[in-house]
Amino acid sequence: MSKARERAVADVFFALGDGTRLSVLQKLGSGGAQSATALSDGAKVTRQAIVKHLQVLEGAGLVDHQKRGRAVLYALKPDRLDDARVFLEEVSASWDRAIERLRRLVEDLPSAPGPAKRTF
Amino acid sequence: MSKARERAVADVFFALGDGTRLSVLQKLGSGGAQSATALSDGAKVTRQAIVKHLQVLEGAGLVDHQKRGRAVLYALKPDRLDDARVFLEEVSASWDRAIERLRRLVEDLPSAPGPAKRTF
DNA sequence: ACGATGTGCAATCATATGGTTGCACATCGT
DNA sequence: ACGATGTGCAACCATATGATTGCACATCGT
Repeated sequence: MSKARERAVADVFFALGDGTRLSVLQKLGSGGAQSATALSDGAKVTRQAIVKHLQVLEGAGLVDHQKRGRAVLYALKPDRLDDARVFLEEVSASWDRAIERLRRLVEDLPSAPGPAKRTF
Repeated sequence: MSKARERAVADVFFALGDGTRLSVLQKLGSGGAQSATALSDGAKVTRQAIVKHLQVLEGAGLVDHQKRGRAVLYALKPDRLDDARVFLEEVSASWDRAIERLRRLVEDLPSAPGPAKRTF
């Protein structure tokens, strides 16, 4: 995997790794495009905090914005999320293979020659 | 989704949102269970830094450890990763639906009654 | 024109994060 | 027993992160 892509994926995961940002994303998913003020309505934090989170999300490519008069509407942008999803699926499959390899390594040597060095 | 589960998922994403931790996970996936010292071998950071990252990963449930003599071996633990993968798949599907709803909303009203308020 | 509403920007703050170093402790091989 | 190797712990540091507040600026409705 290219370094750039790895960085992009890490950015997406970083953006997802915060409870406030997760709930912002859920609001955007269920309520459609909304302004920072609207998003901060039920939230426990300030509008400014929400704005900062939206900037993080936008930096990760999960969201984009558009001016609409005096309001700024933020909307979901699924591309990068798909990237992250695919990444997780690949890693998951890779882990399954790794763990299967290990399982076989252990089971195929039930009475191996001596107390040999375990290749953990 | 329960608050606790949401928190757990956020923890997993947080753990994945760091380049060093991602490469640690990749080493564990391709090289099998390894000690912190082994993992810090080609790395740009200290063993102690790797240890801290391993603790984060273990806190998120992505890894577990096991003492083996004087060594401590860390290994992948796929359960929580699967949770995160499923979460992403659900969110992704949810976004697709939301965006499809929006698309229809726009296209089904090509010459709607007057310059009605756009429900962005 | 004017007040209400929505943003943007900057300063500030507490805490978390990522990283290092130094040293004590445990365990292995010989 | 003894040196080599692998861990664990604690202190410490610079920077990032999450959040707040105050105020200026833009835009809407009437």
